[in-house]
Amino acid sequence: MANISRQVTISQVAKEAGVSSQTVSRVINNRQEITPETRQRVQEVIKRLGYQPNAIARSLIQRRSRILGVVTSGLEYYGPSHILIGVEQGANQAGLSILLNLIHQPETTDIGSIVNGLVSRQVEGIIWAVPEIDDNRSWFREHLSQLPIPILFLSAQPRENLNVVEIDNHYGAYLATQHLLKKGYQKIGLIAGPLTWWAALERWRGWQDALTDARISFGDWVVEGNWSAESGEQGLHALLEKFPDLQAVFASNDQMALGLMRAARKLGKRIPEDLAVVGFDDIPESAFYYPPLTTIRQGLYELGHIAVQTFMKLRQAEQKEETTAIAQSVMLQPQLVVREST
Amino acid sequence: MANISRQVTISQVAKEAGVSSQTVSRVINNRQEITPETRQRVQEVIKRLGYQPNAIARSLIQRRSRILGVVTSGLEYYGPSHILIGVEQGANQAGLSILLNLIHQPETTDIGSIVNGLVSRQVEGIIWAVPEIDDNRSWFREHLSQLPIPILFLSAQPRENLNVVEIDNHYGAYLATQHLLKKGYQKIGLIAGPLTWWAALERWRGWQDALTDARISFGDWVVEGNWSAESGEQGLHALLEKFPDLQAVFASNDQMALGLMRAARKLGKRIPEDLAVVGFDDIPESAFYYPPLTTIRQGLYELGHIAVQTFMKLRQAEQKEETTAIAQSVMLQPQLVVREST
DNA sequence: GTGAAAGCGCTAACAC
DNA sequence: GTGTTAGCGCTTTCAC
Repeated sequence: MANISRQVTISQVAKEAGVSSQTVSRVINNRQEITPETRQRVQEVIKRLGYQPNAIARSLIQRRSRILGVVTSGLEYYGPSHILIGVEQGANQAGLSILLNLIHQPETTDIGSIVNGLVSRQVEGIIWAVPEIDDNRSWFREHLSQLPIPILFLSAQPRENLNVVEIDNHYGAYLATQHLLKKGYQKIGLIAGPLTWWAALERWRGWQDALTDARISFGDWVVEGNWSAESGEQGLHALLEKFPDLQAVFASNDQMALGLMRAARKLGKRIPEDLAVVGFDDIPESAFYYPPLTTIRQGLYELGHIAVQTFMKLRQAEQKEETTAIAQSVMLQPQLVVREST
Repeated sequence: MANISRQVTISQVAKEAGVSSQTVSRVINNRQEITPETRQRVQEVIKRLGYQPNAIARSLIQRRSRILGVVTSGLEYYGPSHILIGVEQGANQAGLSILLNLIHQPETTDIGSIVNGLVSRQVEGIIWAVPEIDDNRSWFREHLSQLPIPILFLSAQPRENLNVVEIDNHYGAYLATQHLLKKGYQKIGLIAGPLTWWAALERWRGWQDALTDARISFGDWVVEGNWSAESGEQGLHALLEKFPDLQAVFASNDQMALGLMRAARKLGKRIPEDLAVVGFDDIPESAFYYPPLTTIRQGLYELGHIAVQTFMKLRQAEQKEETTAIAQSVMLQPQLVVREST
């Protein structure tokens, strides 16, 4: 059937059907001003020749690519990959295709060339899902206002006039720490993610605020990890060295929690009796850790969906009024998942 | 600086620089037949106006989109996400952009509409990285020959006239089982992936062949899981019920191995003393499991790179001779990683 | 309801 | 070296 052939064009279809190419165009765009007979005849020829409209030619004249640029990083990890899935699904529903760019060194990559590459491909907008690390987004400060298309940031520090959609990391960490406090633990350490990361910093603040609100002085019961299980393992050793009477730890992600639980076990500590642990992410395996991990669940698919929806809003607003739309900002709340590690 | 503006076209640059648009075209394409002075002048105007060539217009006339379609599925999992990273990196190096399509139900999705969508967007080729499940690729049997662009299959059953790049799953499973045999275990069970999956079937065959080669009759020491840790847990129970004297298990992926180790521990079995375990994948966490997991490592980034390289070969071949190139087939060998679970 | 003409932004082919 | 002409495949505009 759908005979996909090499180079059937609209005018070939037109000739074959004995109509003008304009009429064919009307048929493939489902315009109403056409006799049923003509439509039928044209559709037959389309099917017979396996004609497929050339989306590139279409984009050129319509000045609309229906393509969304997505830039992300760390697709190996739970967060970014799940966000991408959500974004892709959302884009699909909105009739957009996705042009994907992966960044391998989020600290140092040349943002300009990536953004320009996407702009030159005429994407209608960019979803920037690269974690904010140090000042790796500085390029945007100078250039954002000159971009002809909207950019939406995920997992980034909210700023004025920026479109940001993100998980409330501060609240999630607050939840985790509060849970430990409610369980009666007082000496609660933190194994943080790299504090150059905005998200890690927010989680650090959440832990800190929960302790402050409970009138507990926390000193520097903090060790900085790098998100890996290994760094969680080392993190626990470092914490225990400074604070031998540690009762509980909040790890900034599940992998570090895994590593720290392993280290605890090696030291003969039982979990949660001797040491309670909370993670962050709720990766699927965490329910199968030993013991199953209490953690914070984020709505990452949802984040992706909302990102695309927000982009659609921006696009519509831009089309209507010629003025640039007001910056959108969305914050999603994570939730606590209690298991046996606390 | 790089003033990215809304709608600067080549002819605006030309007018501004007092040359023809052809000359500007020559400059942006780095042609040699241009006076240094002209080039300089044009480049200045380009920079000043923030001109960015319109890749869509370029694609239209050159009939070359420099876009590669990538279709994949299960990006939540280790394999697919790592393959995608490899593909993206490879594509980048080759100057190709990636149009990404994710499939959410690999068993039932309408392949035709996805492929036609990509073809209509004028992608130059498609990398099909959806796992082969049941006969979910049947669409291609009828339509492949009519496609105007090359398709490359990853993780698929090799067939004649098909471009396939894949990991040798049979060999990996053989390695794993052989390792257990060498360690002296004889009663070796298998927790397989869903046997509708080609890859799971191959691993099953590898396990079987290793046992056969060692002249061990294996009966049906097999339980079918669904790749999840939970199914590994249940799988062990099912195996032990049938074969209480089970000595070792090869799990078709690391997650199932994790689940089964958890189940073993609950039953009071020590690993590896009472039960040895080998997984498949070598996900980063498996070194931190309890105990660290012996497993099979696949070169997934490499797979992605090689896929793109293979595509480039196909494209070149197609350009030179007008005939379609001979089908390419590449098979990569995985390796054994020994840890403490055996 | 249908067709003819023009043009989206760019480059290939040929002049000079 | 540089400019002119034509046209990629499609849709928009305006006839009829």
